[in-house]
Amino acid sequence: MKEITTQQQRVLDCIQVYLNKTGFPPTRADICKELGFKSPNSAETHLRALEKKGFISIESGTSRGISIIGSSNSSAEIQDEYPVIGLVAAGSPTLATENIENKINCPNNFFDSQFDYFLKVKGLSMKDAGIMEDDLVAVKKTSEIKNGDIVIARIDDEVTIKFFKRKSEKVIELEAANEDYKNIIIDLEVEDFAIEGKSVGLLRKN
Amino acid sequence: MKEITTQQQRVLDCIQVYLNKTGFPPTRADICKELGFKSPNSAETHLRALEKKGFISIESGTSRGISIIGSSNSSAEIQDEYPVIGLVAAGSPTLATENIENKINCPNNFFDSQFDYFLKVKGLSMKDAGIMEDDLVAVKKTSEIKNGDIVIARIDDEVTIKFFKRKSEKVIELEAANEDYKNIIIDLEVEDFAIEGKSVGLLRKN
DNA sequence: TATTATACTGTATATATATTCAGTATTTAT
DNA sequence: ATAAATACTGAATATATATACAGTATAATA
Repeated sequence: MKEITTQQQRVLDCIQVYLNKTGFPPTRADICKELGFKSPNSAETHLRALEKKGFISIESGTSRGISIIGSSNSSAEIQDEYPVIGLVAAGSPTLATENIENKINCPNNFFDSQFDYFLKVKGLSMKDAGIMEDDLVAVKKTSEIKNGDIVIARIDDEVTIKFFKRKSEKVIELEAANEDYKNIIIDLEVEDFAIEGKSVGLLRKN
Repeated sequence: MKEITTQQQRVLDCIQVYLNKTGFPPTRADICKELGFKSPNSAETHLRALEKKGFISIESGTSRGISIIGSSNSSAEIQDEYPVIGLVAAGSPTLATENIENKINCPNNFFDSQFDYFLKVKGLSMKDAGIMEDDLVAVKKTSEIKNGDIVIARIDDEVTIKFFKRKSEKVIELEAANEDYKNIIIDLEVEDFAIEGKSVGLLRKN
């Protein structure tokens, strides 16, 4: 990126401010009005200079066809809204509206893997894995689980978070990370058991 | 917000996609081309319906004067870039370029308090507080510290993260959250000590 | 010294674009 | 049963907008 002059910086800032204010880029005339130029060609030449230096791109023959290069909203990173799931009502699907405590905006590539919602942790059963009460675990809905993954599982109507360990074809152990809690052995032929997903990250506000 | 029809949703999505792709909103003709309409008035009526229902606003007499209401870039929430600080070189200021491992985009109101950078945690001295190796602690640069706060402190040239406890006017105790680590007693008259900031949140990727 | 980049004014114009009007048809409320 | 909303085509038009052309002036570069 080449160096920018003071006036060109003012024009660039003007575009950004206009975008924030209106949601769409300015015309040459808009820029003139904002910066006090008396000819649209003043804006035009600055825009061409900014384009040549790689700060913006201009779509030819297109009204307001200016886009700032390297600006956050340009393709690469997408901001999404993720629900925070608190206490899950017995019997209801996890993502049912009644279970959504609030919502959090964050980039969709925030964790190493895509995810679907945040689960607000109750209890200290995963304390030794660094998961504390009220922590928000980023949950990816999937059934691709490896031994040692931290899974969100549903046994009968209760949702729990534990380490996953397959003991045999039909037996799974859910391991707590806290000596005060005992592990849970699941016999798939007997119990009503389902994997909701697995943890791909964690968020704590304090 | 009133309910939206399938076609109106398609138009709304089309605007968002066009915005992400180009950086500016589509014209009526652009929408037609994208969704297969043969008359610009098809787009027009959908836009008017979306405006009436409060999903978008349309600047009259303005080319591409469409903005999506409640969209992330509209003032309220600001996306920022935060540096991740890894190993801090002895003697260098924490935020020196050489210490920046990489950068993370996240909303600036992501944690309950504003913050300045992420610190990548080394060691397990705060294990019982749920802070594990390689966790990213959101650090707010401040000297307003209360007892019990998790602080990022610098003793001589070493950066450490501990619980803060003031013992007296001139003595501070830095308390680890792991019985294998011993607490640090600081005599302010003797030691070269500084508070870098405090933890306001935590981020873990796994 | 000549050249290029910067920084403007001022005028003109082809065209990109919003927007209105006239229809047709289907579905949904009252 | 009638009105209102939805979902379109097709054509026409005023104007919003990009963009070229003709100048002037200053500072930086080669």
